[in-house]
Amino acid sequence: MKNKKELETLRHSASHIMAAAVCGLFPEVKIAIGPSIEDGFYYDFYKTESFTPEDLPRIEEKMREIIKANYPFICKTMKKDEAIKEFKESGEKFKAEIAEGIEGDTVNIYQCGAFSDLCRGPHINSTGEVKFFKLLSVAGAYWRGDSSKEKMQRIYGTAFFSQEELDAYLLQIEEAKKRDHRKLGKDLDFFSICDEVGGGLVLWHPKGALVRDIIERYWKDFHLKNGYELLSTPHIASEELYSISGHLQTYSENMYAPMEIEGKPYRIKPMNCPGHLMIYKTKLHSYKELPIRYAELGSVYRFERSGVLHGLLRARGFTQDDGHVIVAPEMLEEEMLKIFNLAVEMLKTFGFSEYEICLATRPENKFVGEIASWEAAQKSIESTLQKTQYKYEIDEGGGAFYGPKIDIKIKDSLGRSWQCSTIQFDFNLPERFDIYYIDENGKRARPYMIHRALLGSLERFFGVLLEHYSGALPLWLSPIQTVICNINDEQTEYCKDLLEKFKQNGIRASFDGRNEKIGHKIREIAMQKVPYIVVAGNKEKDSGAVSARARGNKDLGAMPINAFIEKIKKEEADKM
RNA sequence: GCCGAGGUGGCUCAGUGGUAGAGCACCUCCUUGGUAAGGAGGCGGUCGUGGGUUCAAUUCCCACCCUCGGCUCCA
Repeated sequence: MKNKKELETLRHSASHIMAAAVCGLFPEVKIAIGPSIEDGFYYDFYKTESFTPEDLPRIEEKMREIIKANYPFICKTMKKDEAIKEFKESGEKFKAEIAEGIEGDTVNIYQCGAFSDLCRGPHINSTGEVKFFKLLSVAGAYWRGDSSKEKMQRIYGTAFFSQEELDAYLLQIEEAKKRDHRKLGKDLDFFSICDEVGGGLVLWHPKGALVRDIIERYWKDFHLKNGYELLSTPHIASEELYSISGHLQTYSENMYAPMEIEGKPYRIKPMNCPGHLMIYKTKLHSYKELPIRYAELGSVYRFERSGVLHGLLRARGFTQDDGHVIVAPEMLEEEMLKIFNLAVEMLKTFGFSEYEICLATRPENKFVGEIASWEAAQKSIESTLQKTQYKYEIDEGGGAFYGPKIDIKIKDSLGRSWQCSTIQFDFNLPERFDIYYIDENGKRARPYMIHRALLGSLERFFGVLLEHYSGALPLWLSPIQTVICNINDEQTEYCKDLLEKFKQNGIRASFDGRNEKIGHKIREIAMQKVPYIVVAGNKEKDSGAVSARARGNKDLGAMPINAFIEKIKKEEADKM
């Protein structure tokens, strides 16, 4: 197994080979940049006509020629001025612009065969080392990611050190497509999004709404057990509120237009925090009450540009599992640790045990509060993280303008990571809302405030859950835990009694009494990913038993009714 | 928002300058069958919307809307 650095070098070199192939096939293109990325590489080209997917095999073919020729990668150091002059003369204005931005007097040019490119390197020794690669897709992009600048054509590809790794990756892409939560949502009849309601606005069907309700109940119970108080705040609020919070000034491009009610402008809620702070402000608070922990499954609406909507993962209306903790400065560290542990406990319950944890610190320029307070807060967050067993990275300057934060990304069963939990420190709102508590000396003191979401949003989390489990939700989250099937009409009454018994024991069950062959019913129910199928024919009826079959074709054989009920109840209790 | 690809019955998708087809689903009938599709018949679409070209447009052209893949952004 080669290390990450070597893989990046391989992929980066593959992007050069691709650029060489493209320049060979399309002499009119100008080249821009071609980095390695998490799963492969890309290269941006300037070309008036778009590439089509049909171009990819031609480019791959050309790449194979270059690889076969086994050109060495030769690094030449040039005077920067000369390089810029050369790029300008050959019309490579993007390369010239990149060179101009490089510090120092010299730049490196890497050459392989007839193709040369401004590049920091490093590269592999020769093109022949790239053996296992595939071009994946074409896409539009912009020079420097700015849509007012030139439109580029981006080609994505990937490369590995072995055919096995490449095949595994391509298989994973296929598997990810099959697991797409939008497809699963439709196939399993969980939710839909329709034009008449509008993009990014989710309709929850009975089964999806039931799963959501199971999640919500667990979540509420979990928070009540852990010292939180549940709140509920309105979906619209006077603009005045968002003027106090500052959202009107800093967040208005994500807010929906105002509506006028009795001459006063109102807005749809984009954030829950202002409402929570208004609740805090309705009375005086003693230091003895702190920390005060408020939580709400708060639905918010944010304007997202149409191009970015993506099923449940990026919607316009969504429900945050929001919480705000008001804490005295000296309690901050302890409370941060508590929240972190809650997040991990909850994520584990849902079956996510691998995380990427990130501490995002003060942005370079735009921020509120004193630098000294930021540093103190960051220090306390870091000390919190050090007390946990988890590794974390520091995202320098990645914090919000109002405070540093911890983000927890979860890794799903395909190794993809998703941002869910976030714990954010806030220097801004306590000031803006002028919230305070009365300290030991009877004086007003400014508390700290922490925003936290453990799941992120119910919509996104549900989408991630669906993809993680490929729709086969654990029993405790399955909207239908078992379907009872009869063989023929002789067992209909017996099956109805079973259904009643299951329901009385809190099992989410249904009865498929259709006049269909058992194989047909099994097939349909199995495709709906129901955890258990119970078959009751005359054999079972006569012996007071059920024949059970677990998801994944596992025949459990016949067992007494109560044995089956106990089995389900145990799995439910263990959150399996 | 920008670039690209698409919008055909509830779903998945064929197809065509002469106003449409399959499979699944649905309905009816036959079938009562022991672990991933029993059989027959039937209902169902002004082919995303609005213009244009044409004797004739679902098909060609233009605009718009929406979806998808990206860019950017984000819970």
